[in-house]
Amino acid sequence: MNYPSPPESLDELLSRARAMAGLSLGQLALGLGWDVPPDLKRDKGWIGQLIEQELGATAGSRPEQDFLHLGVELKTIPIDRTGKPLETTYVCVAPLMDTGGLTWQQSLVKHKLERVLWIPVEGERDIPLAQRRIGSPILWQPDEAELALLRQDWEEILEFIALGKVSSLTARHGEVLQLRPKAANAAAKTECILEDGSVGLTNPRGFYLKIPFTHAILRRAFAL
DNA sequence: GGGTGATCATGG
DNA sequence: CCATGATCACCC
Repeated sequence: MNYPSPPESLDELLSRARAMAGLSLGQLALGLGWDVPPDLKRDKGWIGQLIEQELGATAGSRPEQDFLHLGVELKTIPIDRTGKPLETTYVCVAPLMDTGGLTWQQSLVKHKLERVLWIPVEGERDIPLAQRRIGSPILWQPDEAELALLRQDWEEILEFIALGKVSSLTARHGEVLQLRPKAANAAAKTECILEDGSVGLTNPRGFYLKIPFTHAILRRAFAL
């Protein structure tokens, strides 16, 4: 019942993921010997870490795919009763300095999203955490149209950053990909390019996938 | 501080 | 009502 070691193949990873479908978070936590927190207010990453553990992802905070040897990134995604995502999906941090030679092809966004194993989890707050159920996994690779949308947004956002306009970027920019603060708090600062080309300080930012985009991925997978 | 896992909570 | 901007915990 316990899977501490990394899966050796994509098939093994998918088998483990399928075996979780239908289970509650409480059942999964029990099997792993984890305590269930009262809510997620102080444990926002708990579900993601629980599922990482169950699937044998290498615990770590490296800017890499979760299953590097399989070329797979793992994402849990909270959904409502209709299957719609309740939150945007964090992808990775955004470069705010030395953006000169960066291309979409070599970007961290493209690398992370090349192949994603989505694990939907019931996320409505009126369902006690332990009772929330895990859904069927979806192994997704962006199709040509999705890649084009991602690339267009990424390039537009990087252009703003390179021109020193990061402070004028809001989460409203981008069709499918948005840039938002990603830090411990608003006091966190990192270097960025200013409009005159000099170096300034701003809140660290991350790339996030907008809800309609991830919703479409789930709908396609379940043919809803 | 920079990265991972994300959700919280309130203003528009 | 819900997406944006802010925040939480942990690792190194």
